[in-house]
Amino acid sequence: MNNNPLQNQNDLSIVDGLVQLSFLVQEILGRVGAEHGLSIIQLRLLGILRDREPSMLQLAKHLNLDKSSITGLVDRAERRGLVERNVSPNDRRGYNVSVTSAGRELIQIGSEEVERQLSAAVEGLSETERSQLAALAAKILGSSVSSNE
Amino acid sequence: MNNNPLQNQNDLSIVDGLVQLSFLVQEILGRVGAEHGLSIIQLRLLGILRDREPSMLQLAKHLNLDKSSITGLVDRAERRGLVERNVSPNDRRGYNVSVTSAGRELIQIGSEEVERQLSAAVEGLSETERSQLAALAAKILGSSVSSNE
DNA sequence: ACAATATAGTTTGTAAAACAAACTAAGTCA
DNA sequence: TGACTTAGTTTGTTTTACAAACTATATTGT
Repeated sequence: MNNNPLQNQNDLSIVDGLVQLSFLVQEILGRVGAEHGLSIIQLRLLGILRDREPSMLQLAKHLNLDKSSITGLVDRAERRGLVERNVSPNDRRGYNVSVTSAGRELIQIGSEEVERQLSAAVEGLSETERSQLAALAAKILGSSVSSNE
Repeated sequence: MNNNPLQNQNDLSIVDGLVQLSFLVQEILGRVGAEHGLSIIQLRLLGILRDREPSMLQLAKHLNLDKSSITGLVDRAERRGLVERNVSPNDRRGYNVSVTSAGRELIQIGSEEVERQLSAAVEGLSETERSQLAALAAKILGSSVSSNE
């Protein structure tokens, strides 16, 4: 992924940097998840349910998946006792999905672990650089309003 | 994924920033891949083969997958005419996997598209900020020598 | 040289993840 | 009420991933 003749390997283009960085982060997420038997998508599911009780359809939008994929995803998480389907009070067709206390515990432990491992990954940066990076990330994320609300 | 009482939503922690940024990048990679019928893992496979002809086992290490997963991955790419297995000259058990011209074309088009879309994602940053970001990414990637050589 | 061992890759069996199309049940609207 | 829409599931397929068992070839020690 380095095609730009103006840059050598040790001086990554911003595109290459972002791509490789994303793989590094995803690798950490995958590893932490795996320690608790969770895939990245299950991790994301729990992460979303931390502060929301979305319908299946809303989950599909959040995760950018087809609604038919959500059925299985929630099924498996429910089977493991991590989430629950609650019949929607207004619409008997729909469910609101919520995290159980077991699920909440798991995501708590998991995100602490992610926190540790990601902090370790950026420990080579100075405090200034870290907050610079956080600000830059926020700026990018803010402008590319992925709107998965 | 925001648990730190010292930060509000618009002022992401570095951990949250990195995680969300990684999902943004992966989403772009997934979308671009999908436009050409490629999954992220197939994209990575072609990306690796751009400047290498690794054995199946080396591919497994690069991609951090079990060797048995590589068989199917390469099978499917080979079926689509994107890569080839070449019997290793020194070891008749082994193969060196190489990208075909069709595969090379596809990865070329794909990475140009990734380039475009990622550039668009960072267009809110100034030139200075972009090179800062590239430098920070490189620094993180450099210290966490993932060693998948 | 050759038996024991190691290595490269595939096969087999299983499960998760994802999609699309068809379907069911419940809501809405004219 | 009948037509239509919406929420979610089912069905069937494909890809991805793993682990254990297996095959074929290399390597090593004696």
